[in-house]
Amino acid sequence: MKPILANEKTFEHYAEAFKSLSDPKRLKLMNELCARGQVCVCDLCEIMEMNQSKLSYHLKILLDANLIIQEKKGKWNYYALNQKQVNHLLSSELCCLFRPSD
Amino acid sequence: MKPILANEKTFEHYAEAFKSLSDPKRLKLMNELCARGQVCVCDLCEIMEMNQSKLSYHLKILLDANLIIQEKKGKWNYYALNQKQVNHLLSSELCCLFRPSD
DNA sequence: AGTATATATCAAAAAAAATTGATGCATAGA
DNA sequence: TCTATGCATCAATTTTTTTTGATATATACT
Repeated sequence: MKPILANEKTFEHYAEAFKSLSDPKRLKLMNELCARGQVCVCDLCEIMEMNQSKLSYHLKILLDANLIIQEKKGKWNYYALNQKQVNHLLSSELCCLFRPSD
Repeated sequence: MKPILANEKTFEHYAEAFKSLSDPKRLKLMNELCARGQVCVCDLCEIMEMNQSKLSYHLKILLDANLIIQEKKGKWNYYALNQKQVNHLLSSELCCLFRPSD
């Protein structure tokens, strides 16, 4: 396991990560993905009551932060939570928000 | 210990918390406070190479998020890391960035 | 081939956050 | 009481993020 060095690069890296967590819609999105597993964009639109463009914007932010995982199946694009990254960043207390069966 | 409910209020609350962590200057600030203990604003200005107005702005954000603690002594205002809140939010892996002697 | 659906992306507009310089208020010392 | 220092806060500006509506691309079905 690589140790985490307290340098500028590290601070920038994690600031980015936390930025992606800094919106209630995205936290809810993660929570829904967690509860439901793999979900396609069009279903997420309904679940989140959000138009597709906006949703894709937020999905991209989470994807870039490696907080969710994308899998394309035919016409559909499925997303799921990346539990590993969630665990890497968040306390176990908080992880319960993004952990199956809460 | 109060359980964390996955509702709108919770998402807003933690989104706020993560927003305050979403800037590399603030992460560095927390890291410095962690390494040095209680530090007054004027010393922090030099440590962070930041003007006082800007520094106070960022300190306020961390203070509002309960990530740091303020103590006034005479003319000076001292700040220190709130380890408890850091632990509440961040994984133990990450907490090492904000934990004495890293 | 033609059409419909799913989704990403783009450009413009709106909203929010950060920076800057100025000002004001305590406190402490002369 | 006068002055200097430490700090918070305000208003104006700049920068960044988010939202919106439109367009483009890929897949699948007819």
